[in-house]
Amino acid sequence: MSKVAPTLEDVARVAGVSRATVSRVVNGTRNVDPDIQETVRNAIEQTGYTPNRAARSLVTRRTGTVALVISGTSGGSDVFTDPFFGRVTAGVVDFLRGHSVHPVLMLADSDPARTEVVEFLRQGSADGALLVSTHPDDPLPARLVDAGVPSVLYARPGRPMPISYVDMDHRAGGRMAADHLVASGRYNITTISGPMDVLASQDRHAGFRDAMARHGFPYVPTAEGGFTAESGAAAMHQLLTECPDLDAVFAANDLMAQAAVDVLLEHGLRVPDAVAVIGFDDSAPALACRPQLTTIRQPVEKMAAQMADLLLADLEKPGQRPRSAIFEPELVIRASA
Amino acid sequence: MSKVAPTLEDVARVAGVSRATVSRVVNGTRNVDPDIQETVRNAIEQTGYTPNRAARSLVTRRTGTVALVISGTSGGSDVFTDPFFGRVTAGVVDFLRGHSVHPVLMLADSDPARTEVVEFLRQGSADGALLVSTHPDDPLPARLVDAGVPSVLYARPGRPMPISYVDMDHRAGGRMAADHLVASGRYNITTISGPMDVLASQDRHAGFRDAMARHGFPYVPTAEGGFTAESGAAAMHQLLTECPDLDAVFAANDLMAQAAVDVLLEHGLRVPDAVAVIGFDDSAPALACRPQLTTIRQPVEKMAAQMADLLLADLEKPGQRPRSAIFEPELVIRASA
DNA sequence: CTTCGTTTTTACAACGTTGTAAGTGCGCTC
DNA sequence: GAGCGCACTTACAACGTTGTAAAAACGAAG
Repeated sequence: MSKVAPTLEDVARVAGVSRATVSRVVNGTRNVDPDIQETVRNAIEQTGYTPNRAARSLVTRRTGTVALVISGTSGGSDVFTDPFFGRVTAGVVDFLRGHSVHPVLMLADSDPARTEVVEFLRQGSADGALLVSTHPDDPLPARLVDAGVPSVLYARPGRPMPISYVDMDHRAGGRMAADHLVASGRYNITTISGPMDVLASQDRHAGFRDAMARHGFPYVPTAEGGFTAESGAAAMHQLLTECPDLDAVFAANDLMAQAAVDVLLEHGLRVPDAVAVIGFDDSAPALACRPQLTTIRQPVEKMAAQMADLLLADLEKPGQRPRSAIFEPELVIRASA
Repeated sequence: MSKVAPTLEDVARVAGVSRATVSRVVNGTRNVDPDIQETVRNAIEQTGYTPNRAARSLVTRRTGTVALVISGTSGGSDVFTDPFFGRVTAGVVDFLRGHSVHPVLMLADSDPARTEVVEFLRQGSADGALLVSTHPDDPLPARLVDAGVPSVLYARPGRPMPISYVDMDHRAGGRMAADHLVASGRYNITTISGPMDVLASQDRHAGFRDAMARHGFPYVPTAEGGFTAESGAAAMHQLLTECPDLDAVFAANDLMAQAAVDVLLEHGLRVPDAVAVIGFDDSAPALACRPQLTTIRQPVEKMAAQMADLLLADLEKPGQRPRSAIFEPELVIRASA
């Protein structure tokens, strides 16, 4: 049972000055006599005063809070076991904490949930939105733009719209994988793609296939996965059936790559001796996997931080033109390829 | 550039009624003439009105937000790659979303950060706190209690204090592991404990050792780990040196168990043929590991949901006595033991 | 046709802050 | 010593909502 929170009024009474003076001391301290400042500070100390956030927000129209929205995922709440989202969260939290801004976590995996997100922001419960939207036909980005909510996307929007975003050159990543496999002398190269209704998957795949074609491999056996371990295992089985003499696999993320390795080993195929495997992302599973995965690094934490940075910049001076930041992937060579 | 948000006043003008009436329609709709209700609803629709959260909070003293605080971790922000925290987050988010309450994510890994958390809550930026505090000497729980902030802990507090919490019977979990290993005929049983300054680690270890003693094994070779893969690998190496003929390892979490398996395999020791390995938690790595881990399941998501439930109950009717909920572990038998 | 209850609506005072305009004191100039 | 800036402080009106007390509308009863 806490004592009622002290207010500016209370502090002012104790210090023997007016509310406005106390307010000026609490915020930017301009034009306040040093002696009085001292007195007021003591009074604040003594009363244990803390400014009330709601009252402050009401007049400043700022909350010091942004929404971190995971949108367009089908799967519900097991998103948080996916290392990707953990990394996004880490990057965002890490950046924001230096700016005394706090993220509110929201899942927008259904239409009512999306409406709730829009409402939340229109109510002014948060100053802006950081949106991790995987599916190009996700209506949320457009709805946020329409509502005039300052927002930044992770990954470019499905259709062009005036909104800032960070992204990576996924095609370049796919290309790197192809180059590396070809350079290491593989001939029967296959790939496990991500879900084809995700832009990043399309890009990784396109980059990979283009580079393969340039290397003289016009056709690449492909199985579509869903970015999960199970789907990766299933895809690997499928590839082994269709193409028993394969000697390399490029998987569109590490989770699937790891599952692929397991399936290969079960079939008595040694990695990388018999089959080279290359993953994507360079997240925890890449290191946990035996052999450790050669993979294409996506600097997720940096990108997430940049996303937060763009949003804060927009909040700082509103109405700027949308900005984008594209990051480069990096080939990380370990044991699997 | 969004048009200025419409206010109650605007809606009232359009509907030709007073603010208060509109307010009553928006909230609990008692004592409003159905015809007028209809008119007001249309006006709301037409103006695109959304209640302002700050103004509402100011008078109701509720924000519809709770803080989800990860406290006492040394490691900074790679917490989010630990499957445990992902599962906590998933459980919390999943429960809260059904109650239109949103979690604000906060890291309290330093003293200033802890102060910021307390300030945040005292400011009324959130209605209460969900605290995942691992170290028993973490000052945050006591500070929150002192500040009169409604809070619920994941894991019992280091020292008794009037605060609600959820926890698991970690001793029972340790016991189960011991029983299983002994029952399957192992003789040279060893263990990789969690960090000993964490209560859960102490309990798991104590339960394990007690049960071992009861089975006639008074001494169990032990190496202390830090719940990370690296520390697990190091601990496994240490055990192998001290005790080369070991035939079983109980690791205090799955991450370390997985690393232990890898080290064993590198040493040419087959799992479970030569050495049985049993983990703890039943999180993603347990399934990703080859062989899949036999482990002690901790129902993290359920516990996290319960934690949120307790907090919401306390917010609903404040001033109730603290409550606790203790969950039972479960032995999950897979391939590793 | 008045009077009384009931139901519905309205006006108004909070809630705790910020920002602005008006005030107070004080030292300076002429 | 009156007038004038300057530095600082104060009183007051927002901000958009909720809740309460007072007022209005409307039947029903006397």
